[in-house]
Amino acid sequence: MPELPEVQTITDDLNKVLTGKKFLSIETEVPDSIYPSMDFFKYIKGKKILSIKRRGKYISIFFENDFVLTIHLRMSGRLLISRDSYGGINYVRTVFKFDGIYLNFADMRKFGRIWLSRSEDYENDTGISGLGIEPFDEKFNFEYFTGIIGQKKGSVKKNLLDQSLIAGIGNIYADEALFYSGILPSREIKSLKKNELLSLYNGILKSLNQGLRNRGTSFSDFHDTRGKKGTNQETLFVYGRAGKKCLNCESQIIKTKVAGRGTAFCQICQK
DNA sequence: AGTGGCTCCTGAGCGC
DNA sequence: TGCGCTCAGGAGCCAC
Repeated sequence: MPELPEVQTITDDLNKVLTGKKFLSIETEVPDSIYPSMDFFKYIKGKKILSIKRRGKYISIFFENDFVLTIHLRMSGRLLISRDSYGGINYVRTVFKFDGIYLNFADMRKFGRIWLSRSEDYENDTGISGLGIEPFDEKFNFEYFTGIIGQKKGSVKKNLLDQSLIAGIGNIYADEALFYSGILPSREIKSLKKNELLSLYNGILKSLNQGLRNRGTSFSDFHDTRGKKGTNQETLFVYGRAGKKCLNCESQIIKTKVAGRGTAFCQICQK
């Protein structure tokens, strides 16, 4: 599932191929996934793309006339570039046609969402305005981290997944960050000592950085804009490794549910 | 205000 | 071989 490293990888790719392109048309088989409506896209017809940015797990495409096209891939969304329509891609739900290039939104589960807004509205329209800090924002130091998370209720995992606290962490990187920091996902956040909070802070950045370096984690769903898989799945310690041996201590990786999400951890390495 | 649970959706994997 | 069940899950929504 696309989280910060996957969405950043896609955003970087899109910047290279789409910047300066003119929007021509849109086609979709899931009009309900498009806000406010397909009709709204007449406002960007013939308009050029200035830039593309990621915020949390959202991708926003900025047009020259102050319109913003925002896409959230949710669970199974992919954005694939092709030179001709459809290009043999499975589960294409929406196609954006630009001059000389197609942007295909493939999405098996149809959870993905697309918004077109005026620039003054797009953060509220999409939910971006409710996002917490970016993990790679320079303000996100250890003090900031303890300030937003230290007094929260509930499990550590639940709070890591809360997009209104820190934006961009999903199930994979939460589980990996918790392994790196040696903390059980179900631990009450208030029970964490200062040194554990520091380990967690470092674990978050370490897992996300590793994902970025490897161009994302690909199990079945994630591919970059050329359809190529990331390689981060080869570096994971717990996510997707239930029943296998811990790479650190060789005990069996446990799978449970925490905060309603499938959660993998090592009962020896994580306390 | 905060929280837990449900919902959207489809395919993979499994047991029988 | 094939059917039916369960699971996967980001985020919005609702009831409490």
